Amino acid sequence: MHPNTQHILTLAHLLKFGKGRASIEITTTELGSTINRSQQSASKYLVELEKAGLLERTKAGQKFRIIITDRGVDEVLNLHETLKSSVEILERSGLQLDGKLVSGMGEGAYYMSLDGYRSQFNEKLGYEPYAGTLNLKLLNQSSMRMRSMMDNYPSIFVRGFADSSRSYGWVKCYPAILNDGALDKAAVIVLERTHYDNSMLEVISPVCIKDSLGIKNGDSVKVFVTKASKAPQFENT
Amino acid sequence: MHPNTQHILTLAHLLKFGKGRASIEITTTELGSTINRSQQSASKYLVELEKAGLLERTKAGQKFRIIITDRGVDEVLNLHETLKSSVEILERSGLQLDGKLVSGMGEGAYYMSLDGYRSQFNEKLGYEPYAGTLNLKLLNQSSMRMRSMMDNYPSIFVRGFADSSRSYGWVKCYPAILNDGALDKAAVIVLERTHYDNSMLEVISPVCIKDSLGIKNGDSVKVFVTKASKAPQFENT
DNA sequence: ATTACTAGCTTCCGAGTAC
DNA sequence: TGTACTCGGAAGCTAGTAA
Repeated sequence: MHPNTQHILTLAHLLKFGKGRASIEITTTELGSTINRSQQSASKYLVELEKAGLLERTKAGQKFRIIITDRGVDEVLNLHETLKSSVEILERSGLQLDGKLVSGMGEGAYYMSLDGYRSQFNEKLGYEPYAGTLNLKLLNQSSMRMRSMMDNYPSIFVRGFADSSRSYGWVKCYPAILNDGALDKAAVIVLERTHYDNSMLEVISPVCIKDSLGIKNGDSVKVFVTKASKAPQFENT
Repeated sequence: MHPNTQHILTLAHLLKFGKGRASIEITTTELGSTINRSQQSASKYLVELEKAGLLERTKAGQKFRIIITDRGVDEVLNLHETLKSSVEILERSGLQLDGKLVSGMGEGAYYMSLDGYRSQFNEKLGYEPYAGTLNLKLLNQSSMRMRSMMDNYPSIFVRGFADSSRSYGWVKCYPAILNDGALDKAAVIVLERTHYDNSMLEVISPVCIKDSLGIKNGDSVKVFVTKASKAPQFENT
């Protein structure tokens, strides 16, 4: 009997449930509901996984204590690798996000006007942003996931700075085109000092985006984040 | 008809095959062999995926041209997320590698003796390495995968430096224990200037590891890489 | 050459139930 | 409570083959 993808996925769920590969305690009923199957099917899976040498079980009273073997771990890593490479291909071809125009706080405009930022924008993006940012509310789950993927995406890094009264955080810029090329000089910005909200997106451009695209509050905007051509400013560790 | 895991995996393979979500050209025979199914099953999958709205097809002569929809992409990302969180749990509990002692080149000993490195080891690891490194040949696929995972693992970063004649690259250190705690003060090191070989591992320790463990060439050694307590030296971008 | 239908066999699934 | 067997129906797979 050969384990199939469902079996490996079950192993993955077991890992998550037991927070590791050792001493997982779970009833077949619980397992069944986490993998969306009946108690009977869960039981069968465990028997088959054990036969295939992907996990070991020892009786602990009425229940079982499960340990996932090296080979079991390997199967999970294998499956993950397959999906990872697919996701990397998606990332490589750019991220697409759909958002709805909402009225901004007006903060953005103030920050963008500071000399400490303006000079860096000029140098690194090749333009000075229009004094005002576009605020988008992301429309679907896919867009929010793309937003999360941006964190591990190459960006153009604008350093923070300080004046006599206070300091200002960094800004990461992700070059983007809007509405299928209707506006091709724009950038999604992520500010260090913004409370984390995965459902919002802030966009800058050398022109007034609203006027340029002819849009008003509530209209939807398509954002395509392209791969930043500049190398990252810092190394990973 | 509800798509199951095999369907989503098929989408993942399509993404990889077409190097993106757009304009994938693949015959059902090719698809069948990449997903280890018959031509007929591959055909059925495509029909079902189209019905489920996860991809679209347009006739291009005799073949089809496939485009994966937003919903299709989302399903792949979803499945990836599940496995990613499992793999992260594995990482969190430490990486275990099995290797066989092989005779080193003797290079390691020379580098470790350089003052530019020694002072940093002292400061960051809390000890000076013994003048000689342990070279291990990894024994199985699982270990090599763990080796790959180390690249995204927190490390203690030892900067490179230059003297009058040449420059020396950085060294990443991953605290580790050997043979289930028989030696608990050790570190796997990864050198910037080593040609990339995923099947080898280099280990340092304040004592002579060979003597301390009582091992000789060909003996196997178990390495458990623990989570580095120090924060990374640089930020990501 | 393609895709995809049908037939028939095999696996999977869950309700009932034994232990 | 637990686990896991049997068994009937549903779904999956492939060879053959039509288009």
